[in-house]
Amino acid sequence: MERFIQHISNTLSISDHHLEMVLGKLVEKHFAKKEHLLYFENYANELYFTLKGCVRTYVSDYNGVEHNISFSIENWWSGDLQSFINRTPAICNIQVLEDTTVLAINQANWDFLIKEVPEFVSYTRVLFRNKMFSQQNRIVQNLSYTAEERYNFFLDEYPDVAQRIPQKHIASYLGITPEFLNMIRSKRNRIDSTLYS
Amino acid sequence: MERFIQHISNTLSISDHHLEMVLGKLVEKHFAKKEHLLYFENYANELYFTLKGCVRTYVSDYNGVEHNISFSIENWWSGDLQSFINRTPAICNIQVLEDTTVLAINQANWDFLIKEVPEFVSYTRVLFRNKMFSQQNRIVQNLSYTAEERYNFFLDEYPDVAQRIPQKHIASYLGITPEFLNMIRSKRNRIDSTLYS
DNA sequence: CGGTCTCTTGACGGAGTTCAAAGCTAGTGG
DNA sequence: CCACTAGCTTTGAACTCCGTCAAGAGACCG
Repeated sequence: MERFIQHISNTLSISDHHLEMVLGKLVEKHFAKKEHLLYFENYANELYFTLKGCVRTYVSDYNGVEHNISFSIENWWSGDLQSFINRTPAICNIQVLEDTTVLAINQANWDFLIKEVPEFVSYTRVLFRNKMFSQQNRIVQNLSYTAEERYNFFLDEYPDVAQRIPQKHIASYLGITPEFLNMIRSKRNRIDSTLYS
Repeated sequence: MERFIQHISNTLSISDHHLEMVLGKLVEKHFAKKEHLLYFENYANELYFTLKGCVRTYVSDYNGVEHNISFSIENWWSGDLQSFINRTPAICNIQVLEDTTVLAINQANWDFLIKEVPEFVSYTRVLFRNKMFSQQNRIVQNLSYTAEERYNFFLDEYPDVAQRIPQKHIASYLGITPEFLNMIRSKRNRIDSTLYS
């Protein structure tokens, strides 16, 4: 909880009273490694702020192949926004990759905060905006760069994520197979080691 | 102008007085085919609502290859949001593919409307949200489907765009070369014609 | 008409996939 | 605390999808 207070205070200034209102609507929940927070075609009733642990959001294609859309570690939100906001069946699955603690907010509480707490409106506007920008950047990257370049960008941008999740999930996020990611990595290692010889 | 009134009224209900305020901040502008509305690294001072014509937003990669991010025909907004909102140099180029009429709004007017017209806040929230959703869907599609499938989706989703822009721009949007898109198309045609024989 | 831009076609090359097998690692139960 | 298993990583060969290059054919301007 302390972590979330820190986080929202860093984003914008909020009155103590309003902060209390927000905190009152968040519920701490625990999930064991591999548990699902949401399954495809269910309704997303909650969004989640990660306090400790790691969450992945993914879709399954018509061949049953999973594609990771995003990861959220500490201080990041996750959830199927499209389902949550439009009240439509989820297109995403959401799963925990480690034992994880989140703050959950349900739709009723969300709507309440949007109505009653102007800072919450600003806060979510910033969140959505940043999400939109990062999504556009990802689209551009997918169009402009090779898998190897995208992998390097990923390591630069999310070093703390890259260190704690299995390679196969990174591959899936990048849109390549684990085997090919491995080829990229072993090529990097060969080059790296020649730097020391 | 009539077209924009229609459009915003379809999205939400807005008081006549507030609608007048919005309209008063929009400036009609004309661009000849191939003209640029924005160049990379300039500052995006305006966003554009297309009244008539067709606008493409694209980036150039480090090899000078252009990648189309989006097209906007009648009733769609275009502009480099990231540059416009954060006051940072543009990462996109924006160009007109036909003789085009737009409604332009600059930053001062935008800020004014956000402050003074609550319906405008709601309107832009819906716009951004939908943009976010469509971007996420595009990311998912790029991860999950082959070029051929993506082309079929594009034809289904944007038939009116597909009909009026050059093939090479569609190829660029899909992340493939014009040559390969042509291969897909000629394969379709071969199959289509066998249906009649 | 002449020139530029776009579309088409084909041969070749490279990036990334598939499949299969083996080696690792980590969790689990006894 | 060890043994076992399941899942992850590594490797390699064959293959596919898609890119590159080059050259010709239309199509759209002035």
